Amino acid sequence: MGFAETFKALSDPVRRDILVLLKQGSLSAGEIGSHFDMTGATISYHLNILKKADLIFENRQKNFIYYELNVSVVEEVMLWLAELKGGNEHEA
Amino acid sequence: MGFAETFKALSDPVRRDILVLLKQGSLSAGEIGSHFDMTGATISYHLNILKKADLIFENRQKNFIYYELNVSVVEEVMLWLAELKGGNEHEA
DNA sequence: CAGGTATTTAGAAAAAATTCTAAATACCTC
DNA sequence: GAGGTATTTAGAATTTTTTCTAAATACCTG
Repeated sequence: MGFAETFKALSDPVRRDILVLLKQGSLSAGEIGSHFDMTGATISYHLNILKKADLIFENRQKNFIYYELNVSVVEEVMLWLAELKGGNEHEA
Repeated sequence: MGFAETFKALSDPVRRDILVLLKQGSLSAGEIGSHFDMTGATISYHLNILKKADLIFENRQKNFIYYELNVSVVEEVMLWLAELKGGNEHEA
C-alpha cells in the first residue's frame, strides 16, 4: 500500500515485464506465464507481489483469473518521482 | 545503466530517503550518514548503489565527497512509467 | 459428483541484498 | 612526513527474495 511495496514490486525485471504485457489489456495467469520460462507457481508469486502493491488487480471469470494493470498507482509513483525532481515544494 | 539497476536502487527505503535529502542540495557522505542510524560503511554501500544506477553523482572537494541528485535519470524513470500507463505507442 | 483445467499455497533450497566490524585508502593540515 | 578526519573496501553474519516441486483449492462441464 505504500511506496515501499510499490517500488519493491517494480524492482524485479519479471514483474516489470508482466506489467508491460498487461499494458495491452488483461491476461489470465496462464497466458502471462506462457511468456516466461518459469513455473506457474513462480508466476503466481510475482502476481501476488504486484497485487499487494496495487499495481494490478484481478478479475475472475469462469475458472480463469484475469489480471489488469492499475494505472492509478503508476501515476502515484510518477508523482513521487516528479516531486523528487521538482524539489522545494515545502518551502516558505 | 539500465532500468533494472535504477528500479532496484529505488526499491530500498534508505536509498529513497537519501534521494529525498539530496533534493534540497548536495551533501557529503558524512552529512547523509548523520540522518540515519547506520554505520558509515552501510551508507557508503547505499551511495554506491545509487551511483551505479546514475541516480546520484559525486563531487570531490578537499577531503569530502559531496553527492548530488541526478535529475535526468529520475526523468527517464518517469518516462518509462508514462509509457507503461500510456499504452499503445507502437501501434499502426 | 467425477474428472479436468487453472491457479495458488506450503515448504525447502538457492541466490541476492543488507548490515556490521575492522582495516584500508585518500587527502588535508601542521 | 605525522597525525587526523572522511570515506570506502573486505569479509562475514543475517535477512530477504526468488525459484522450484508437490500438494491443495477453486471452479467448470458432462
